[in-house]
Amino acid sequence: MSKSKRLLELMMTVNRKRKFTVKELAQEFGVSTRTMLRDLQELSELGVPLYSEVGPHGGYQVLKERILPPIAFTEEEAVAMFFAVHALRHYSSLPFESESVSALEKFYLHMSGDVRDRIDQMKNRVDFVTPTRQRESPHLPILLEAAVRQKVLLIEYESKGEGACRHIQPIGIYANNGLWFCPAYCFLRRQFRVFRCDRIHSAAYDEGGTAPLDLRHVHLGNKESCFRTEEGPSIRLYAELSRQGVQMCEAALWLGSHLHIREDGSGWLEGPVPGSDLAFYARFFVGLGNEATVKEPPELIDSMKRLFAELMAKYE
Amino acid sequence: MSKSKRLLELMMTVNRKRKFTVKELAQEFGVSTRTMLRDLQELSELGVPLYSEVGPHGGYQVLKERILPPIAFTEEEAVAMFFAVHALRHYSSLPFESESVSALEKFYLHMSGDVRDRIDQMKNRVDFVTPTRQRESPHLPILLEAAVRQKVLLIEYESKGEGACRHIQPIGIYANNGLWFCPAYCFLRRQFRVFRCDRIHSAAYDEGGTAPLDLRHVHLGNKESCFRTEEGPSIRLYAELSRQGVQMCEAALWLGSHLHIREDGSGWLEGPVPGSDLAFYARFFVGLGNEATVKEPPELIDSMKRLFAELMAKYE
DNA sequence: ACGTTCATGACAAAGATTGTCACTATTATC
DNA sequence: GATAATAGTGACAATCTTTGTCATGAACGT
Repeated sequence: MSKSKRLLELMMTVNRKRKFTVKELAQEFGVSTRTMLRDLQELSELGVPLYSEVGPHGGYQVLKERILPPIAFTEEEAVAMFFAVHALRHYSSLPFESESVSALEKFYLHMSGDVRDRIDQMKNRVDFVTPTRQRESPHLPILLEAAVRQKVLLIEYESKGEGACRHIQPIGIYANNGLWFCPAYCFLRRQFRVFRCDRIHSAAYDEGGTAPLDLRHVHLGNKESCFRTEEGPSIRLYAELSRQGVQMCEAALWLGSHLHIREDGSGWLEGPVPGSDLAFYARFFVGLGNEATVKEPPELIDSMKRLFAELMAKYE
Repeated sequence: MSKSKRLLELMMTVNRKRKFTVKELAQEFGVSTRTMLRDLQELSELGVPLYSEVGPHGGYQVLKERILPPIAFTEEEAVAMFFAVHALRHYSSLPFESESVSALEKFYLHMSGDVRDRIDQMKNRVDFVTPTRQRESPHLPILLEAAVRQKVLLIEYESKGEGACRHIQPIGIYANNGLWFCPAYCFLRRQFRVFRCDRIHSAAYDEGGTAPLDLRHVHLGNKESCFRTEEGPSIRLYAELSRQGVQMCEAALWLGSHLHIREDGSGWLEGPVPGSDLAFYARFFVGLGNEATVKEPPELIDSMKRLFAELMAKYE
């Protein structure tokens, strides 16, 4: 094998094993230890952050920086990656230690000139917007780690304006619309609940010995099944929508599959909804004003009327 | 310079210049053409997709794939990049030809084992959610290109349920909450307008000769200044909010800086709003129900009362 | 027909690489 | 304190690679 190829393979090998001895690698590559030492030194000069310690149990180590071996990206791919990472700048809090910024700089600097030109041209013309929120979520890393390592946390949570301590076992974290959420098992309520991370005022591993549940199979992709159990009996909903009503409902994501659209742009809402949510739906349909006409269930219409009455009274 | 180093530099050089001749590079690197040929062949064997053509105006070319030279990323950076790109999967339409997916695969495959393990552990525990929309936006690439190249487009736009043709000059595109928007100058209205990309049914470069404006200085970062001109006279708004009202308003981003929060969790909305938007605000406050109490302006209260009356009539 | 360009082969000189050996230094462990 | 494991350095000759030069061919546009 030529030296150049050996060096490239070596680069990947040392990144795979984090720790190794000269002898070990020398045998693996079929060269003498002297040569391997020379190769390692050359790698070091090429920018791989190697660190060595002598003595028994010593050896070589790659420091936390790791070389990403040469990857063939198409221009489109590189550009897409750039903007994906660029979008992270909208988040005031991230579960990764805000190092994504430096990653982007490195990525950008290593791009060839014309890709860089292309990115520059597009920089202010494409964006993945996420609303920037004022409140920060400082505990994302520990929440994430607890989810990965199946640990119980003791958190201080602001709920309805009051603080309270709870034991929770996170199953993950996700960002939505600029806010971070943490679905978790709540040992207080004995239920799965979603917590807003910016309302978590403190978080620490529970030392009290609350036994963690085995939630390895529960993750963001299938958490819905755990939440579904709490729903009450469902009631059939039916409402007519004007064209503008359809557009307004399109923005409301939780309606999901209940929305049906006709050829002419108008549409209707139809489907089962949990009875416990009636108050919520009442408020929603009141907000739609004339663009929606609720036909069923009658309870919902009553609920809406009550709301009108209260509001009328308030503003008279 | 040693051969290994030369090869690495050569890798970057051929990526910078897309097209080059052997002689040219040989001179640049101070070696004979024979050596350069041998180097290029070796590069080819190492995976750089080189392609050559003989004859005058021939020469070497790098195919669209380009090698990203080795970059030193920290583990955190690599993970952050992964999840950033991973988040793009929520978009049913992208201005890049959906190649981001393959980029992610390559990236993932080239990671060293333990980073890959770390990603695997976190894969279902972290997410940047974007609501998936049913309607696609197939014209993103041409909108983006028109923005970059300062071209006028002729589009077919669905507005209030009806289709209509318009000449527009895009200043960029952005995704928000799963939908793509295109702020652009509209030659029909002689104003800057924001278009929803999934309502653009067709888009093509204008052949009619509408002269493009010089909008090079206008981009996503400063477009607000162009839109501001159309606002009507502004009216002072003031509304009291209960604790729950505050939380509901936090979700409404366009309120922005108008929202003020008290120690106890309740709060108030205060600030100038464009008079033309009164109908919109009326509907919004009706939707907040008892959690908000509008104090000013009286026009808004009137507007809300009218809305109540209409709705009462409808459901009686 | 000519010039440009890639492509390949041969070969000897120059240069880089390699293995071996001898030696030093550090440090954990017994 | 001895021992073994480990990195690190220097020297040197054998060997292998790399390099430049030259010759030759093939494709292709002008």
